[in-house]
Amino acid sequence: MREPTIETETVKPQKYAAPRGTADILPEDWPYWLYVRDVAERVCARFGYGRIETPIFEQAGVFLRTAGEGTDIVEKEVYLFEDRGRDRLALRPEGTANVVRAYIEHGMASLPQPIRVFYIGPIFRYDRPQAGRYRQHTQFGVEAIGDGDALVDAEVIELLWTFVRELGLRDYTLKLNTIGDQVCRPQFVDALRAYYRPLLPGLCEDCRARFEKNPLRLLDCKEERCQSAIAGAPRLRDYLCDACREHFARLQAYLTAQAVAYEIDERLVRGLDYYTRTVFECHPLQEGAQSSMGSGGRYDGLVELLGGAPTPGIGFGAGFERLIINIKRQEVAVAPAPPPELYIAHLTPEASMLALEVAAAVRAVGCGVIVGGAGRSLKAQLRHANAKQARYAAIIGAEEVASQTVTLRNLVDHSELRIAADDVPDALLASSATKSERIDA
RNA sequence: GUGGGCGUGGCCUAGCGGUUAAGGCGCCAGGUUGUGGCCCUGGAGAUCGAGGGUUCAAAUCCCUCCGUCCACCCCA
Repeated sequence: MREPTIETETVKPQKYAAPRGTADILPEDWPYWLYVRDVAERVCARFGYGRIETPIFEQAGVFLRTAGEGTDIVEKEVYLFEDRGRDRLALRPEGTANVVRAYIEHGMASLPQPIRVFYIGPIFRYDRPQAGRYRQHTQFGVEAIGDGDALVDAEVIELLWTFVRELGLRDYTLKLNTIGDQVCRPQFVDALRAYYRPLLPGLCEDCRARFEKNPLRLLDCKEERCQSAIAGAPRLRDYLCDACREHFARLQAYLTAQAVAYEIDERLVRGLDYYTRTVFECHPLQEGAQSSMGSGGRYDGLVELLGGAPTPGIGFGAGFERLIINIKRQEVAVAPAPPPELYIAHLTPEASMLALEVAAAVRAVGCGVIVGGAGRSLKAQLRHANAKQARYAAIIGAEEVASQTVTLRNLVDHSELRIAADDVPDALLASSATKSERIDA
């Protein structure tokens, strides 16, 4: 459809919708978002991770040169654009490369290592949307940069494990694998390709593509006709160098000691080229696509790729939308938005004036107030107050204005009293104090 | 990027070739003069996703596009 010109616009205005694969987060959704955010922040604080936020767009090279030539993300999913100054920019398609860029830019290598940070923000990928997959999604991610010991792997994985548990989710699993490093993985990939090359004609189309682009994924094919090839394929664990083997063994020992119930999945592979050694993924046991709630891995070559000194790193990303899908599915109790303390119904223009004064005074002491709509009947305003679950309604009509008072109605027990307009804030505070005392007792 | 299902007022749904597209929720207004949650009455609100075609006649059939959902792919 064509952009409406000024003439046609008056005839037939264009109807707009949120772009494909994006969503509005409405007031009723916010309790879930705040809940996930709060748990993430709380858990990160307990693990000593500080918040970092980077721009949602970067010089395109930050992502294009790091994720890997043949990856889907680089080949077809990045939102690329040129700004008015002719800079090539990319909306961030993942959350790690940009943090590493910041690590280098701000000289964090000279701080005590590792640097422990987390972020919460939007990620953009031009992909075909479906349930649990969006073109803009929100990711909570964690990065520990500057220490390559398996102890840090264990820490990051334990953080993810703790996070998911504290969200109140159950029936999920943590899969773990190692994919070797720059030394041993290329040797394995060579062996894998040598084994697969003669078998290619008998394999599915996807596998023939994987052979070129992402050979590790050959081992994860579900096609019936590819299974025999998988069964006879060389195994990565037979190719691991001693360093990788030992790293993985120590990680498992740490995780076991921390009672993280991982399971090893030799077919677990990541979509970005920069991952080394440890990779992991957390997803619910319930069947279904797009189920991964959080996943990550070690990226010991990434800092160097972005121009820094050789520096190890590890992190994960977890998708808010998918977590919330599971929170809703499992009916995890999430605190609703707090209702307003007071609703002010006002019946005359003079009453409206007094309503505004009372509202300001009550808000000043920290209570929530909704002021009713001008010209609405008292009945309509009280109906609204009830719908909003306000604890009190203040009624202001001609009588109240004349005496500078307010009729304060308790909407829970229906009691009503007339008090001076100036006393409304104190009355509300007193009532919420008695309420919390009752709860304590 | 591939294959398939679906698309009716803000939301959920009925209607599946033929007079003014029906119902529920929600919204608005009333049920006597300033009082909520239940109930009752009334009202507003839909060019039946968009465009094209078939037909005397289309929300109902066909095509294209868009959106959405499911599987694959990929991933958070």
